[in-house]
Amino acid sequence: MTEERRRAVLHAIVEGYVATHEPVGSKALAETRALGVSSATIRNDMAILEEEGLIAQPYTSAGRIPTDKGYRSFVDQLAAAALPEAHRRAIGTFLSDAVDLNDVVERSVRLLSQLTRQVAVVQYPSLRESAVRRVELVRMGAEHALVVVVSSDARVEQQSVALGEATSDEDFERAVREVNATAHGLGGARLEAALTLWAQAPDQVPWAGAVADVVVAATRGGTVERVVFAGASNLARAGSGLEADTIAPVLDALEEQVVLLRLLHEMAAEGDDVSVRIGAETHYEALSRTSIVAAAYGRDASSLVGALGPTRMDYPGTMGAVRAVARYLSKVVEL
Amino acid sequence: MTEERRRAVLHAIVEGYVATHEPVGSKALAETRALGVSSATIRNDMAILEEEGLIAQPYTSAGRIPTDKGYRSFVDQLAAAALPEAHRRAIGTFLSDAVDLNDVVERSVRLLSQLTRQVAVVQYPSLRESAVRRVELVRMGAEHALVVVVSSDARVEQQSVALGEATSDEDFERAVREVNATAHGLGGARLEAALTLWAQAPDQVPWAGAVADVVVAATRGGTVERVVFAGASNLARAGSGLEADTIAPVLDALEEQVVLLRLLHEMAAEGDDVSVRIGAETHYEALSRTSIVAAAYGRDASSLVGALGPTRMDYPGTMGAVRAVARYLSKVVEL
DNA sequence: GATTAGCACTCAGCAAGCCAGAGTGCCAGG
DNA sequence: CCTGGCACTCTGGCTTGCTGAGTGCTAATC
Repeated sequence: MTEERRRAVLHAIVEGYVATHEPVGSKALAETRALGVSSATIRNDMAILEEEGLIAQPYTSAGRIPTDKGYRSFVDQLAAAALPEAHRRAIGTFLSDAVDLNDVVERSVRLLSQLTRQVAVVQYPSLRESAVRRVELVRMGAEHALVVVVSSDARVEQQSVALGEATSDEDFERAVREVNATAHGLGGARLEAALTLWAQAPDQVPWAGAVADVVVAATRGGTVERVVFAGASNLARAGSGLEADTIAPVLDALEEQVVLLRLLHEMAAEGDDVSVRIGAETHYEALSRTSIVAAAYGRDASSLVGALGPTRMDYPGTMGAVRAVARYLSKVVEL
Repeated sequence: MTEERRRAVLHAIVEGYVATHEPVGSKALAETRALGVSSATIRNDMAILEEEGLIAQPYTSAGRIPTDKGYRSFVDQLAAAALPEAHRRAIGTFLSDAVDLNDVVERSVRLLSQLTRQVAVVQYPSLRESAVRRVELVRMGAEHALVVVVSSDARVEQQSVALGEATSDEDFERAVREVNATAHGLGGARLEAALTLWAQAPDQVPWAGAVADVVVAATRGGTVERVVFAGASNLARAGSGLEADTIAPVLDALEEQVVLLRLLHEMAAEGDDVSVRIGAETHYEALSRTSIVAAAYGRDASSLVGALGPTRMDYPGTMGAVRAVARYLSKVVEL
């Protein structure tokens, strides 16, 4: 079964390189790994693996390191790694006493970054369409008001609207009463219809339409387009294998969100349990030296958690941790 | 005025080192700077400056670089630098169409990081004690409820409380009605007294005390202990002058908040217009290679904006930008 | 046909040695 | 108090030579 041994060699190279961050040679492999063959045989295998583009030499007569394609092959063949019991417990205790959605997300991202020793990212969970519970309008200065919408699934959204011309206190109070009477308990198309009607009523305040828009938007479902991250220092920590000038673009991508969001969308579309992008597979220059491991969670598995680190990362461990956190998040978020 | 020239020499050394990131020698100084004296004289001055601990040689017979103390002396003698007109305009346009408090803070921190090319930090503004406008309770699962408090100054706070034993829908609705009736329009000590009374009423739901606490906390004034940052990639960008292993601890400090908050508190206490901590003056190991420039803003100047970067930073420029953003923020937040 | 042993070859990394240039400290004279 | 001059020091860059790890190939062996 020479084919099978070649896989084993690739496997060993990946693990060796991940562990030491140094090119691994045939001799060392023959000695430390119980492959049962001599270094010469391994050299032959290596030559073939190199032809297939799975490994490469950083320079002539150095050991081999895996290419992106090599990692890919390794990952595809990977059986899920069991999560250490200690980690499993940590997830439970760490997340169980979260106080609201923000808190859950915040804790998750911290936890995941600690478990994986990578940068963790969590996309805000998607939201069910909900009904209006209460609308508050609060004056801010002469020309603006803040619209606060509390919806039935305990979300709170706020946004300011311009009042345009001066509005009397009576009109203002009347608008608050009316919009609550109109919207209370409604959601979706019926809410929209009712509010449109209300806004068009004769003698209505001129900013009623703007308020209606905010209320409708606040109860709409869908994914909030936002990710939070934690553990950025893991990128810079010694032995991350990333040079100082590679990490700046990565930090930019994390802060800018948009690149990251697009990538997460793509990965979500793949629909695997845990999905992995390796190096250039991310299709973003800034991330071409990093890999990202992500798993979906929540209603319809529509949001993502992930870990991002150097291509030379511990894939089995990271995938295990990401999967576990995703599962836990699903439980918490779906109730 | 030999004393005065020595100041000028220090000044020149700081500027030279900031610009080139290389030790600056007496000859180069005599040639490029119009100091009107020869390099030998400058050498004598340098010897004295070195004795005073203001400059140092990285190794024998290299040029000099400023010490923390040298930067300090430089900064203390600094006249405020005028802010480029383009920047001034940018602040106006960039911040003017912010939509709510979060948005203001978010935009400010981005803007400041761009202006200074450093990591910008903004502490959330302090809040006036406010009155209750509306309290909402939303059931979440069987055992928890979310308390949402909208206060008169348009703040919205939310927190979940445990219900303990099962509560009937009637009791729940009654509690909502009562708490609103009790708390509406009240703030401070009177609010606290009223709610305490309400929570202790006979036949009251067991979680009334918890709700009361949340409501009181939500309207209390004071500074929200939270900072946001942006521009972390500036730390890693080429030429920042920070090594890869110095930046990891800095990123940690930024994410952990607590170190940063303590430092900002200390700086706020100094009460200067713009306050600067240089290198070891931060008293934190993690930040010993960085400086932080901060200015207070908002009511009672109780919150801070700042920029954090390598000790070798452009102090005049950074101080100008920080001051300008702080002023603008004050305007926006105080209305 | 697959595996192994042996051998010649390549090349990074390190140490040593050398040189040039920048910078210094000090001294004597203006 | 300033300046010119001089001897001295040290880094950084360059070359050179060596060692050891690792390779590819071929011929012999299972």
